[in-house]
Amino acid sequence: MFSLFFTHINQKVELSEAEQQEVKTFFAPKKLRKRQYLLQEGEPCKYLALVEKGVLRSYNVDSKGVEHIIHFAMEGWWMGDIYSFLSGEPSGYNIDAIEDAELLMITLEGFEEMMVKVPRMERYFRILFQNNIISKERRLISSISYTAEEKYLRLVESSPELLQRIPLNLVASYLGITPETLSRIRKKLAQKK
Amino acid sequence: MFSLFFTHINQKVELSEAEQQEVKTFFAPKKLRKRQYLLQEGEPCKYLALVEKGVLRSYNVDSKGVEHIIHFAMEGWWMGDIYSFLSGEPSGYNIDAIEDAELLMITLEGFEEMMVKVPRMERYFRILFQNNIISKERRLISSISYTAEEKYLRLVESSPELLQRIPLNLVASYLGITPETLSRIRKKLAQKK
DNA sequence: AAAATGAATTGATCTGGATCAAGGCTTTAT
DNA sequence: ATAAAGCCTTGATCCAGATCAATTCATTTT
Repeated sequence: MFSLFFTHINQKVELSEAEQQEVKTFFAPKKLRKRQYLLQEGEPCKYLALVEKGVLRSYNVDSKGVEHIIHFAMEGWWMGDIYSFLSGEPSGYNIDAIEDAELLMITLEGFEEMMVKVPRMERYFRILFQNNIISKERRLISSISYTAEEKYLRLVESSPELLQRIPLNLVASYLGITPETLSRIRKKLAQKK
Repeated sequence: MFSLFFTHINQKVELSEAEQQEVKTFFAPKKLRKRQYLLQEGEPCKYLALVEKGVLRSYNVDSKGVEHIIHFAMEGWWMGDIYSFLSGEPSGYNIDAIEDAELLMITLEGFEEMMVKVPRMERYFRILFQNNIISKERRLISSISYTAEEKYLRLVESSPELLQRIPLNLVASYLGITPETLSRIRKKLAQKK
């Protein structure tokens, strides 16, 4: 169960066997069926989850009822609403499974205790958060500076794995464009080649 | 010089007098005149800077020559291109002063040494990065889900300080809209009242 | 196996915000 | 003090991408 978990963590920090045993105690496994919610808007986000298997998405729903995907998470990625998780405030997001999924989850109490008991995990999360900032910044620039076609091409470039596994209407939502526009862009690019 | 600095840090973690002395040794002060660059596109970002006084902005320039503001930093805020800072790769950003500014700067070597020597600073940055993720996520949602008017209203709500100090053409760039559109939005809102 | 639901495509039309252009007002530089 | 540059506003026009609508082809569900 924890094999992918530690593979992932050891890419950023090295944990001793004892530390790994300690860390394990903070996490609980959970399975999610496709379409099942992990979090619904209005609830506080009680867990951060690492995806061991499957794909999740988080999204919000705007005043017109349109869904906007904030984030995907596949194997080795974390999922959760950090703001709600840390503050305890109700989340504005929904999180659900796009494919059947297996997760390892930690609560805020567990998270904070782990930071103190295993300082290497504090380092792990500092580094994880650094990388998260970098990728959010990229996406923001994409969203502000580029045309729909450029946004799509940047995604193809940066995350080809996603395009293999995720339906195009969800990719469109993630890019902040409509499925129709994405379809037309792909058609145009296919013809060009 | 370090008064604002420690006020800011002590809001997130508490440092002993000895730790404060230690931390000070990693930072160098720097003054910037209005319009002066801290970083130009193509250079690696050698420093993270905490703003003691004044206002900075970071921005990129798209293929049509249009500037897009990524981030503002006023007193107590950090500025830098984290990606370039950590990786050593050339930055795609420019950073300059909107007002005369005073900074405290740290290099990557200093940063990493400080993380080891003063573990409370590792905690400080983990928390800082957490908060940064939250605000970037908000901005991303704004950018993807909202109309120009809604984006402006959310900024008025969340960062009124910025609107007091920053010219409207730069605010427009930060919001990802044109100065003309912002001007029309403000006119409309003023009439409504 | 039939029916229902969901994903993707294509066409026709519409619109929010961009672009282009010009004028006034306020800093900054000489 | 005068010129130049930057900032903000207002008007006229344009366009990338949204919206609306219909069809086809999976994939579930019953």
